[in-house]
Amino acid sequence: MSKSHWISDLHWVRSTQQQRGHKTQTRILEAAEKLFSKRGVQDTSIADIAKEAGCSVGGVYHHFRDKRALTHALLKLISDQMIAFSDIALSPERWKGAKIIDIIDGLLELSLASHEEMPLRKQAKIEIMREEKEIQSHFAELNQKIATQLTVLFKERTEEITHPKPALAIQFAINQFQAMTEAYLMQEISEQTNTGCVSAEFVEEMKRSLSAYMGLK
Amino acid sequence: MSKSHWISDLHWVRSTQQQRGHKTQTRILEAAEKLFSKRGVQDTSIADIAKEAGCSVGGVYHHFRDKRALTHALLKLISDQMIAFSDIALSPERWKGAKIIDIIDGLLELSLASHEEMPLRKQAKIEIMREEKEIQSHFAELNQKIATQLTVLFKERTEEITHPKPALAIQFAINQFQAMTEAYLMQEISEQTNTGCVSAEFVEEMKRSLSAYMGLK
DNA sequence: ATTATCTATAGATCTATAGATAATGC
DNA sequence: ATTATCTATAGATCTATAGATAATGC
Repeated sequence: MSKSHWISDLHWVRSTQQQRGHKTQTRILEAAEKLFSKRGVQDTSIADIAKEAGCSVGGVYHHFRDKRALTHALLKLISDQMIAFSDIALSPERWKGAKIIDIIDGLLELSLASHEEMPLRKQAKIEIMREEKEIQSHFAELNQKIATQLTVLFKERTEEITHPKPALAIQFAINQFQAMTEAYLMQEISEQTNTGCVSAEFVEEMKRSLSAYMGLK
Repeated sequence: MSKSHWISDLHWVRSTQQQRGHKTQTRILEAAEKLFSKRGVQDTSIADIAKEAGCSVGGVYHHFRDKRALTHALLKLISDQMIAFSDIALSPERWKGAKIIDIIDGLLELSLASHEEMPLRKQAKIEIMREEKEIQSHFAELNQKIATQLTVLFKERTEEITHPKPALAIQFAINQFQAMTEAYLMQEISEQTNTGCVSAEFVEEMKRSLSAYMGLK
């Protein structure tokens, strides 16, 4: 059970002894995710969470020492999911024999599908990140790790790239991939800036763009 | 003096009658921009702003009916600057005789330079946007307007584009331009995720990428 | 005479705790 | 006997106002 530096003993979560308690804890976390993603952390009071979870304020404090502990617990859930996702999705074995364009295509599909599954999660993450500098750097490190894994996959396929500076091209292409996917998902979430791109169209144009930029054979 | 729908009489700003008052009002707005951009709106109390501006809490309330009025006043400053910027930067006359790639190059330089001038402004805007849905849609509309102006410039130059669907290419390229520039500036602000791209390098690769994607002659 | 500023504080809201009651499972 | 839950509330923090004082400029 590895504990990151930002999950200190200062913010514990009670370990449940009864089924009833475990279920309540889960309900509280789900309620927090829902409300945080909708209104942000600060605009959500413990009373709101208790109400949504169907328990009392005291009940929340039985399970989580304070609001910060609850926030960190939810954060850990999200962080662990991201790590699991990237370890599966970016393992070199998974992409054995694949071309760069296949990897891009596959990752886009995976990212969009993963977002469909838990549409609140991304927004909840963003809201929680706002709370503390330490959390921000934790996710910055995580993104860096993911970028590095992706770099490895692309570097193994350097001979496909005709861009004059392949290393720079890989770095820029990955930034582009992350920024564009992020922007697309954010637009999906808000649904107000509908730029009209449907999912399949977005995937097509992303592939075309990255392929053209790197100059893939 | 055009008033957008989100600046109603409900949130007034006192019109100053004395030089002294005008200066204080400006100092309060500057203090708010600084503190909002650093800690966010909710983590900044009126007392914090008063202290930073060198006046009292009552002083702040003399100039702005409530915190919301102050926030909206700052918002209007930022919004007006954006409109002025886009009207100058995106006017068809400015780019008479220019190629698409020249426009991209010029706009990137302008955007980066504008950010250098007021490095807090972008972050302050983001923090203020978080406060109200109405403000978010206001800026969504503004971005839409800017995207439309840019679309006009590109559409006039459709014959440069060899992408099979020029209209789609223009739309996607503009999204890409906005998302990547946004991401680059955000990275400049936080300074922690230093992906190592310096300004000149970023501009070069952006031009290469958009040019390759649209298939510019 | 009007405008601008200050100090002190009422009122609202939220977090976190204390102390009591109910449910679980050895 | 322990774990889980509830209700009621103390304590902290912040917004906004009231009422007094100081500065400005006609």
